[in-house]
Amino acid sequence: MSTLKAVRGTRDLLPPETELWNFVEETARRVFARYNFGEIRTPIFEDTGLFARGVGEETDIVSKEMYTWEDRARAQSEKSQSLTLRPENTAGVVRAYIEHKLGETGLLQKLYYIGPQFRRERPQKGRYRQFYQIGAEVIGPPSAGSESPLRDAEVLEMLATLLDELGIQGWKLVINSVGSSSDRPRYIAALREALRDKAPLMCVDCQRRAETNPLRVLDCKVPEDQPIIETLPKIADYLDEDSKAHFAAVCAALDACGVRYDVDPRLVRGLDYYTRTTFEFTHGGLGAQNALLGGGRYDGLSEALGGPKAPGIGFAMGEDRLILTLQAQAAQQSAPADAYLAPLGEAQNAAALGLARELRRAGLRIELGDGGFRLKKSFEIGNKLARKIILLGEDELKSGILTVKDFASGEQVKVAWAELATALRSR
RNA sequence: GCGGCUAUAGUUCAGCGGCAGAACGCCUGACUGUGGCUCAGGAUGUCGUGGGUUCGAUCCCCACUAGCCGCCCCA
Repeated sequence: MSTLKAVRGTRDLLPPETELWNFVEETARRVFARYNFGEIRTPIFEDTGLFARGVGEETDIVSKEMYTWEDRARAQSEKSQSLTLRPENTAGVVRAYIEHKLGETGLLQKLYYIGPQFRRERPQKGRYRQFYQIGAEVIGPPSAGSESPLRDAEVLEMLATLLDELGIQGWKLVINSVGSSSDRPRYIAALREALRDKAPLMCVDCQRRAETNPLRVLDCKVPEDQPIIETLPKIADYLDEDSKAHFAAVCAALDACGVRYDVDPRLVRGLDYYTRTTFEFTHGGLGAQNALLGGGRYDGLSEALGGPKAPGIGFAMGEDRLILTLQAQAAQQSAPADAYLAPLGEAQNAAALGLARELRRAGLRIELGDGGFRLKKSFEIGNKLARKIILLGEDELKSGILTVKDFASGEQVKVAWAELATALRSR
């Protein structure tokens, strides 16, 4: 087979679907702007070390899902460098924060990004190797208030607004606290301890998780395991006073602004850098891939990357899945053009292009036909693509009076050339 | 990375070890300056790729590739 195809896990986005993508991205930009976020665009590839240190060496993302290659040295003096297509964008944003010394502004940095990310996973519906994320980060020095639970609540409230404005119905917000960077290891140790006795009674996956990633045991969906999971230590009991107060304040702020949520003590996130608040917005109807977006606080990430203390909170939204959800909710239809301009006879083609130019410059969406088409064909195509059809034949060209027919009503009128744009605008 | 299901026309899908099918869509005409409705006619194609079994394979077998579902993991 010699025909070329998009490589596995990648795909082309075509009209009219791309209209939906633009709608989602425009809506996100509009909402983010109201919260005074600015856009950041980081490179699509970075030094491999950034992800190893930022995301976590032992995570699946880093250990087996990255597109990594050795960028060859081109000169004796140049060293080769391991590069990686970004599997997520938070590490890149924090790298940029450090590199440009944004902390020195003393202000909170509120940055959003929209763009492709890459993970070498088994493709599935809503899960691709090149996928798109919309995300944002609030990060800054502690003096700027970056640790405040108000920031957590504000981000969550913004997301609730965004999903509403996107028209997503029936989303759910689940939140939890995984504690500070010292709480977490203490809790994991306690969990391992408890699992030494309990794990053998559980499903095979849990027996494995107990060894490799004990937090994931909490996520197990096997019904028989649920009673056992209930008996395991709860993260809430291992939070220090600061973390407890922080989480309570986040909840209180959400209550105050009327954003509904569920606390799920079993919500744990996979990436190493998360501390304290973690959250997920889910939606039914996505099958096992039910998370629309997820995120959390990462108070130690900047320092882990060699930067200054810069606590932050952020999220990443899976745009592919969001689009799926929107498509399931409403059949999309592409907006028709304002008019289909049909030259009658090839002799009228040149004049038609001139007229189309005028109308387009007046802001109208015009589909230009071809004088080589039979009139019947022009009508058929016009009816598919536009609200109205404009006939430009020999007579019209001579008289300057054009024929315009409305497809919906069937009404046909004569319109002077100069008044055409106005006539088309009023429907 | 693992397991399962699937792959036939532009699309959605039937089908059968012996000439490749339907619906929708598309093209042509009835209707040389009027669409939708109707009618008549037409073309749809490497039956995913490669190999094997067979007189003969789109069909059976194997491998590969891709999609989907689940797992792992995660947005």
